[in-house]
Amino acid sequence: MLLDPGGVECNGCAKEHHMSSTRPWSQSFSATLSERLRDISTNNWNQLAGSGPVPWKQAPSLYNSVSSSNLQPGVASLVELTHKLGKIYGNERLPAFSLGKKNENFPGISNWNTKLASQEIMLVNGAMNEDQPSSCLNICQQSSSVKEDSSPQPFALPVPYASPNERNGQTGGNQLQQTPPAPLGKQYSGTVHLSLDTSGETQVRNGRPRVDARGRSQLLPRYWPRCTDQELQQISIDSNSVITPLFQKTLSASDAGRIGRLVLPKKCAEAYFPPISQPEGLPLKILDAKGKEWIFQFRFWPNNNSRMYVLEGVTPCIQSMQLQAGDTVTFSRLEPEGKLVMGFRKASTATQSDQDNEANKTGNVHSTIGEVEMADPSSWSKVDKSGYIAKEALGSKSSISRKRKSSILGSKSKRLKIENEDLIELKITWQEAQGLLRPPPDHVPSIVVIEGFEFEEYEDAPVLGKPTIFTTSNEGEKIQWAQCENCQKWRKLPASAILPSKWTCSDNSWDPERSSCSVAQELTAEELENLLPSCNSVISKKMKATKQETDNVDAMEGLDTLANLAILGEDESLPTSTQVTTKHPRHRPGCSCIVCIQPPSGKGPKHKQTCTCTVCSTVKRRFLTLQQKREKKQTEKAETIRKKQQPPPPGQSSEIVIEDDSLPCSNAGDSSPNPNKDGNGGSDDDPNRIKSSTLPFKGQIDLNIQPEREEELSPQSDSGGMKALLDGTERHLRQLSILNSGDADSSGSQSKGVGDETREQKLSNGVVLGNNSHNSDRELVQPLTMNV
DNA sequence: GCCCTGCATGGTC
DNA sequence: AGACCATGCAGGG
Repeated sequence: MLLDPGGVECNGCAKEHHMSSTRPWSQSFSATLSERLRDISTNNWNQLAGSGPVPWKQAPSLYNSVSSSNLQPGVASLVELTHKLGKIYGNERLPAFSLGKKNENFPGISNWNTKLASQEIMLVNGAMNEDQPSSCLNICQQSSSVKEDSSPQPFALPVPYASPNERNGQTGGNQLQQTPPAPLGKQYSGTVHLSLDTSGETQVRNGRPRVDARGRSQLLPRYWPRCTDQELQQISIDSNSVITPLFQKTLSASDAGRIGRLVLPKKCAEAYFPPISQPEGLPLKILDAKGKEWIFQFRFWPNNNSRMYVLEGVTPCIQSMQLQAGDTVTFSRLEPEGKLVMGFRKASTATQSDQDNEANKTGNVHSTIGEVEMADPSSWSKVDKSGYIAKEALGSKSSISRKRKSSILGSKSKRLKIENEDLIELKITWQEAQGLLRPPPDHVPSIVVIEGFEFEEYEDAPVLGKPTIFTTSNEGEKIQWAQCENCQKWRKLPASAILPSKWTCSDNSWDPERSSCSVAQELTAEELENLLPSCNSVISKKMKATKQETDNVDAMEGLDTLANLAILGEDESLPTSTQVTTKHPRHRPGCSCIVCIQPPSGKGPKHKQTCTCTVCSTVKRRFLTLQQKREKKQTEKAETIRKKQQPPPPGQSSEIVIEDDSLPCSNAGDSSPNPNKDGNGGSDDDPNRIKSSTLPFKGQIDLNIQPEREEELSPQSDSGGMKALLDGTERHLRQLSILNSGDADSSGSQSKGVGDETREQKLSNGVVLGNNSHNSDRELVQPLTMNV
């Protein structure tokens, strides 16, 4: 056992020290601070730093015990300590906000601040800074001098210490007031780890400070915890604790592989995990909600004059959670217990809301509660090679066995996986997404010509509008109906009206008499009932008339991203202009999307009815799927609209999930669509089995997608999805442009020409291939209602 | 020959 | 250009 003050202690002695020390840290810190300091500064240091199993996460309780009654401000050693702290302040990170500010915001945690002369000092982590080759302390302090450091510090958000009422409203990262990267703010709001050695210099490892000030404030967005999982919230509620999302990590192939090493983001590891100075690191004890206790070895490798942090021995845990590459593990912390909560999200069809719902139904959770504390060496020694130990520690909670639906992502698709993760947060058809999109105000599209086709381009992101219903009055006037978000009454509006996503009667500037929720609805219940089916029937008729089905399923992946991004764009923390572009994606050489592999219309060999090429078989299979789903949808839509038309409540926009059974795209996220369900008897592995005779109709298909997307997430597929996304955006904007011109049926516009041309790529097998998704423009004039 | 460990490499941001 | 990190791979058991 390497000792911070230097030298080594034999393993047996170290264990003995630990075993003989029955006092929890909170109790040990019941000794006066002076005593503790003496302990720390003298020969007992090894017990603090060298014995290993120090529950560093119990820092709050340690501090409480110190601050409540045991501080002896007059102790000389303590004064010296504070002076040293003052010296090193210039080198180390300062607490992000002042004591005064903290108290103002969090009166309930005033005991976290203990004035000590001019500074507040808090001992944490049991002085477990292994980094220090000489006597050193991990000291968390709040200093009045810190007030100078009042610059905006995103990490200063005191999320974990919000009041219970505030916490109750937390359903996601944003509700947690986590303007990313807020999670780290927890670290600063409560504690600041200072390394203090006898020279007063900050500890340097691998040639540089262990944690530089900027590093903590620049956690990459990919590691921002997207939300506090519902199950974690449940844990929080159950334990009367505050859940503090720390960071998340999308599992790479290596992470999820058999090697059992989970690479930790450096900044996250250094910010939230115990400091380690030796590559061997520390064993961390972890408990999960099912009662299992896990121990991982938290360690690092020197790497390029830096460090690479890993958790070793994670394979059993990963397997237990049935996690695979592309899934996400989230690290949160329960306060004040200091327990680490390790939740997870599946990357595939099981969206967060899905899991939330399921968790709510069953009361079960898919989380791991981790006590980030040094594992007992004695128990650690009993751990098997993998570093795994399982004990029933929390009482058994059965967990839901959710079969993973997604495939393992390619090893090179790390960043794409992250985007895929974003994709699954919203299930919506592209038609529905189109119905919600609005062009940015006061934006005139520019016309570009791509491969002979003209496209309108918008530089800025579209915005989400409210789903409405378009009808024609008896006088032939085009009107639209919008439902108030508050009173659910339907109001008649001009067809040209573009509504925000959250629209209420008070926003009804077109009809002042009905600009209040108290005013009766213009429509009778019967009329309304007729209105809704009529909307559907209009669409149905159009579709029948043209016999052109649009493949919702395939474009969904991209468009749900669009919608998702647009929704996220409403979040102040995510500027929309940088999230979404309506630029038409130029297909690049080497692109393998279905458009690029398909010869342009009129060129190349024609496909025969019996053609079983990838394109044709995919087209056929999707049409079958779509047809079935559309039939189902149409029969349910009227009722569904009435029941579920309410827009999502504020603050939950990022977790919108459309019920699968109400959408024609419910299989889109299923990595293994049932071929039998499609009625074609084929399989995804061999789509060529599909016989052309099983395709009884012509249709219009968005080919600007990646057919493999359904079966396997891949970089190419993602690319295809994004193409569909962007194409869909553009199409809708163009459509809206027509709408705004006041003549949706105009045939003289450029857009119309584009649509006519692009939708007429016909295969000889009878399938009309709508290039670049520029089809069904007319249908899109009627935004579809989104069921939320 | 397999597995584990630790380091190196190279892609990405 | 530098940092980060996913992953390859050499060497040892």
